[in-house]
Amino acid sequence: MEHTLKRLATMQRLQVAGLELFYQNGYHSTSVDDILKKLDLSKGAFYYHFKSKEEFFISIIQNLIVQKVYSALVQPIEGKEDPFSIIESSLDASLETAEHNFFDNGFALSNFLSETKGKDPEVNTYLNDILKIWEVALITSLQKGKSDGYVARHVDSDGVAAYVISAYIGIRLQMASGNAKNLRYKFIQQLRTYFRSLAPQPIH
Amino acid sequence: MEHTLKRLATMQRLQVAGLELFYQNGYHSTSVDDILKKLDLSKGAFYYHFKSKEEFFISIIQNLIVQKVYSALVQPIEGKEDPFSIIESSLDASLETAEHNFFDNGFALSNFLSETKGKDPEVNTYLNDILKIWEVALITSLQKGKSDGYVARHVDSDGVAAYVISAYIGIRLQMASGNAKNLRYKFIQQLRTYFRSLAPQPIH
DNA sequence: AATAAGACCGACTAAGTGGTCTAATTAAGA
DNA sequence: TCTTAATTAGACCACTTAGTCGGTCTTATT
Repeated sequence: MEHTLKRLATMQRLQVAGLELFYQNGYHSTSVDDILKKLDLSKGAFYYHFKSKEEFFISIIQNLIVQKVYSALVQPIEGKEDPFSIIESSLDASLETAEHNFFDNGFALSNFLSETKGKDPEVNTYLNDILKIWEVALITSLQKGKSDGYVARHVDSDGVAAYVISAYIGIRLQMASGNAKNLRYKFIQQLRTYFRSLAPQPIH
Repeated sequence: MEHTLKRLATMQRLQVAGLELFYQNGYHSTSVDDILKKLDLSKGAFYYHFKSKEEFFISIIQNLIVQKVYSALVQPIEGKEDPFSIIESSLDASLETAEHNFFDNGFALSNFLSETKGKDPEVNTYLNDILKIWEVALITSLQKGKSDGYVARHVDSDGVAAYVISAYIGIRLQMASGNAKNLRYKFIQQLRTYFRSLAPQPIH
């Protein structure tokens, strides 16, 4: 019982440290030893809890990344009305933590996606699943918004979702290379313009 | 004289093969030996022409990637009128080659940007410079569009450029993970909607 | 044909890599 | 306290990596 607790604690420490290093230096450029050195642990400890580096990475994706994306991008929009303003504020909040917390891991997702593209198809699948979850939440929200009169009927919800996701991935990637604050401001401004054009137009 | 020609030919072969493999498998996951095996060349040849793997990569960026971005995304919009339609068609054309030519290398840029983010800051700088070139071209085109009556006066050209770049980076990154055709269609549709809202509104 | 420089070969090194294994340590239950 | 199992240490293995270096081949010049 207590054993189990200790086990989980150690696993968690490894995962958190692993995510941080993977995010900073990339999955392939981070060695298992790098992670262990950071925590003053040994090879034995690592391979006692995880059976390979890849399985370890997948466990990080499923435990930490899923949760971060869900709590930052999915949950805030679920069931809410007025999709455009709620999506906008969830993205803005997410970008804000990214802006201030340099190693925030908030959207390590896009980095990992590009890194595991050709190689590691299994890992890539898990990452894409997370994107899918977000996409579905966006589409659902937009569809509901049509019934509630917040979104124009002619709007292609799938298209809007794909576009929002693309733009967000792109901005996060650019923010990683500096001048985050400025980019965030521009991004939100343009997103707002774009959304405004998708709202039902007043009759005139 | 003839020597120089042979030298350049070999260097070019190495760079082309290198870009293809780097793009497919990532920079860090591609070994110099992988590239050499593909061309039936030896270590000696490689290090005779390039003094390190990193310098080799930079030469690829400056010779091949710059040129591709320039010819696909910068040149088509330079000096033209009607920025929105010309930008749209340049992006669509670029996505089309990406869609049909699986290893098109067209925008390896975004992959490399994310891979060299934390590590390889020097390489990252060169990549960002290319983005800057594109950004400037977009902004210039939009500004000119205002004078010519294609773009509404109140539009923030910087913001639009940043947003377009973000969306394009994001879509390219997603296209790398499959169903490219569908994504391309959605992307262009939404881009058009967005652009429409930035055009001068007819008086009514 | 002789020479010299340009271009290339490939064995080798040193520093990692993921992963295994045995032994030591720690903690739990009797 | 003694035993047993959970956990960690760290030496070790086979393999890969970027980069070196003395030697060989090719080509142009004389």
